[in-house]
Amino acid sequence: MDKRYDAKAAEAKWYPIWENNGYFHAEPSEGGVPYSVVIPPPNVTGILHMGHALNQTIQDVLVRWRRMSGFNTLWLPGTDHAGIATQNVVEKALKKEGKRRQDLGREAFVARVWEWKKQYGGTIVHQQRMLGNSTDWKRERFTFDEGCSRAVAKVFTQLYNEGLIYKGNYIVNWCPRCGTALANDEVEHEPNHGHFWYIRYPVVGSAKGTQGEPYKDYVMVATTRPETLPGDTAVAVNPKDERYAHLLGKTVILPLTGREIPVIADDYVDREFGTGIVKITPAHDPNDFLVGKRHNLAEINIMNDDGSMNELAGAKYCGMDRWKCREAIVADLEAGGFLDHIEDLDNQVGHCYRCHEVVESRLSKQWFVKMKPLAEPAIEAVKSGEVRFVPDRWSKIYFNWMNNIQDWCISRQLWWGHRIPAYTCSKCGELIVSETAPTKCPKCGASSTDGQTVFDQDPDVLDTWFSSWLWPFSTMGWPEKTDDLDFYYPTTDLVTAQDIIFFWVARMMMAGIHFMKKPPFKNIVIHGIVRDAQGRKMSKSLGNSLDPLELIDTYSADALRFSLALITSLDCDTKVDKSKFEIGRNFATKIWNAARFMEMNREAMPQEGSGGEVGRFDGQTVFGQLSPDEQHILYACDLACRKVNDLLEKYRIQDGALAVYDFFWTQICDWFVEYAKDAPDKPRAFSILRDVYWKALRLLHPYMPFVTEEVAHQLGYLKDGETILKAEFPKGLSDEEKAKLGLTEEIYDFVNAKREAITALRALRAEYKVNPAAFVKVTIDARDAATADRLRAEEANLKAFMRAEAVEIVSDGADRAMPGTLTKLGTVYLSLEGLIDKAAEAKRVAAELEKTRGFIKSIDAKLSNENFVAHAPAAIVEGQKTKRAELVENVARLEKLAKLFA
RNA sequence: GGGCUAUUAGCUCAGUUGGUUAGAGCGCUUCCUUGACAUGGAAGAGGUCAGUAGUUCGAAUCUACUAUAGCCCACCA
Repeated sequence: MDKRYDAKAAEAKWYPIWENNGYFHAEPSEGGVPYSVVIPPPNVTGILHMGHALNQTIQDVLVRWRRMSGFNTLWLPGTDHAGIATQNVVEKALKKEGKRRQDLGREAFVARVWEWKKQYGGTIVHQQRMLGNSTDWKRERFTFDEGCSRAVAKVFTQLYNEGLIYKGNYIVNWCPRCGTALANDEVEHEPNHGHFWYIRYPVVGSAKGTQGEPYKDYVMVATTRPETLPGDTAVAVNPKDERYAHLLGKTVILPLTGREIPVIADDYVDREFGTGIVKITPAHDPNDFLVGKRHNLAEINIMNDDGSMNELAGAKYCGMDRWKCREAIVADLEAGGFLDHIEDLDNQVGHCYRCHEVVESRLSKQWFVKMKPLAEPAIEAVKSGEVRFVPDRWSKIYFNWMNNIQDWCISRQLWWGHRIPAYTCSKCGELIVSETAPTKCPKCGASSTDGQTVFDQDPDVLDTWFSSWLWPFSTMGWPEKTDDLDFYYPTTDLVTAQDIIFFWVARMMMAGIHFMKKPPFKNIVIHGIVRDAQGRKMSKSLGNSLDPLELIDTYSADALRFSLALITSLDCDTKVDKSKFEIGRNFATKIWNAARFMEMNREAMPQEGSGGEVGRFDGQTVFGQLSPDEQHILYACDLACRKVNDLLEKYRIQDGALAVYDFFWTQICDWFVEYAKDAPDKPRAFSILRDVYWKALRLLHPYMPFVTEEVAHQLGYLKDGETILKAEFPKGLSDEEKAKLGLTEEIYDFVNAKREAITALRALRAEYKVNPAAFVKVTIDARDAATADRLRAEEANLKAFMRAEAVEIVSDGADRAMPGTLTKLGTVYLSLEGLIDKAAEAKRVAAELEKTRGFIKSIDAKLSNENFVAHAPAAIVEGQKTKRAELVENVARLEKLAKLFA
């Protein structure tokens, strides 16, 4: 084996082998227990970021673990066509050529986007391979591919026929830059330092004023959006507001237009806010729209698609950009004497989640999905426990949103996306919703084939999420009946970040239940967002993003995955900075070096046919009674296997990583490898080392797939053509196996206590500045003769670990004029032959005495408390008593020592 | 305005049904280049668990309030 682990070479080598040999491929026909996951499809325009890296590391850990555990495991990959995002990307490219999409025309533009997708759309799926994702690439899907498109058309048609899709003239959020409607949750509200303009609306019938004041009586209206003034069709006051009661029924003059508009009363108006008088612009404000509906007001849409003003805004403003128009209107109001004053105001302004343009509320004709009927069973599924959120607290947020759900605006004025399957008969005007283009009008009977009529398809496309919400079943072949759907639906786990619970998770729940009659997954695993070291969201504009590909280049994919797993917690966001990834890289190095150690000691391995009875390790049979250290490592290995399985079962990816890390590094490398170097029976020790190392490799594989595969082959655990991916994930040993090997908690504790003695001796060496290379004389005063005998059997081991020329083991409890440290196994003395710093030692002993006495005091307080004895469980009380006895014994020893050093 | 979450060592976080005098990694200090590994080894310092009041025999853990931070939802014109 090379001195250094070449991660790049290993990662480049293994991925294609895995993929090309179909190790990731899942087949329903192979039967067994299904475990399935669909990937949250990244945008086809996307490039891999830390969020993907975290999300997919979690999924791959779960998937590889399940696969190795014998489940028929499917992880289904794919990408999202990402309507607005993709269209924007291609439009930008066109702009560089000096063209707009309109110059190409719809068909050519869409063709161009497909062309773009073909050329660049594979970027992210190649980057996902760099991460090591074990996704079944043979099933890769795209939300806009033929099958998904068929599912979309079918779903739209069905919902329409069920009366759950309707078309209407409503206020929607409109992005002037993208030129499309947005759903409510696609609008991001951000704080804004703006102004509040106070405008006087003259009351009709009041007397003329002096110069510059055409009217004496005004109503004072405060607005943040003066440019919408030409669209006003009323001013409103609260019906209970006595200040303005006299105005009801009157009309006021809309400044700059001269139009008369009524003063109306509506509960919506807050008496306390502003002046208590609101201008009502039904076509440009969602609340005003509702007020307008209640009062039968006209709706005057004064804006064009691109955010410029139209002719209804008045000849002067027509064609002006909305911001220019704001300036112009404010100037004109001032010139006309209508502007009273301006105040600063902090409010919230909506921005497009895609391009960040300020969103306009605007009246337009759009398609909507009625959500309430779909939401109810989706709420029930989580309430009943059929579907579970991990961590559970997200269910509260889910309920909160689902209970207040609003209809979903699904039409988008884009060209890239699923065209709405709605057609209008040019002859009779009938609206026909149909999965495929109609040829005959169901109303007037006119046929398109003989030219009697033409069926015009709705120009709009559907919201991207309208295809994503079908992802768990459209990707498995729905609406066809398929084996995949039969076997893998519903999926087992859905793993995603918190930010798309509403966009995606909630809607998948609704679609799954409505169309498949079963929720699309059993567990919804929600993880946090990756943030920078200061806790800020990673973003391009802040320049604080870490590039996973760069990290893979520097530290390796295994390092990236392991470090992310180790530092991430499902309960909160993950803060990362570059240095964190050293953990994973260092760990890979450690694994490699431990492997090299075994490789270099190949001759120490038991030879074929050496035969034996006690235990079987990796097919090699060994002789003889296992030593305590050997039993300890086997016991620790068993604990680790159980722990990792248990933790992964609970989605505690981080704790699982820590458990493997600790077992590998502390138990195997720090202790057992050192033991093996001087083991009494080297073939047996190495045989055991080989066994636990192989188990550790498999425990680690879900986290670090590449280095584990590479090492497994280097060490000959696997032959060519085999893969660790399909190796069995270690479970715990059976009670029978444990009994046969003599693996007991007692022996485990004994070795831990022995290690404590070794550590204590090392501490003494460090404290007294003994040359690390020097061999010392050690005396251990065990508590009793039996323990002394036991320790004597460990003499060689103690000598090696303590770097001692002699280890004397006694149980006489005699005072020794040497520095000593108390451990569970008694007192460890280091012979310094006169070099003792009595004062320092006395101080140390005094400190320990004080600590121990304090401990005893706190236990006494408990034991003398009648309530404690009466209420606490017996085991706890007994434990306290045992502990106390030990402490008392220690105090006696310490007091003796203190006398010696006095 | 409503909801959720967090506050434990210098930093990032564990601490899952309340029960030894609170743990890990990184960082820091001291020592060590002995053939697996300096991307390493050994030892060590460092915390009155945000605050207050309660419940309890017993609280980092449960309750209330307070402070601070963050997130989500919501139409304050």
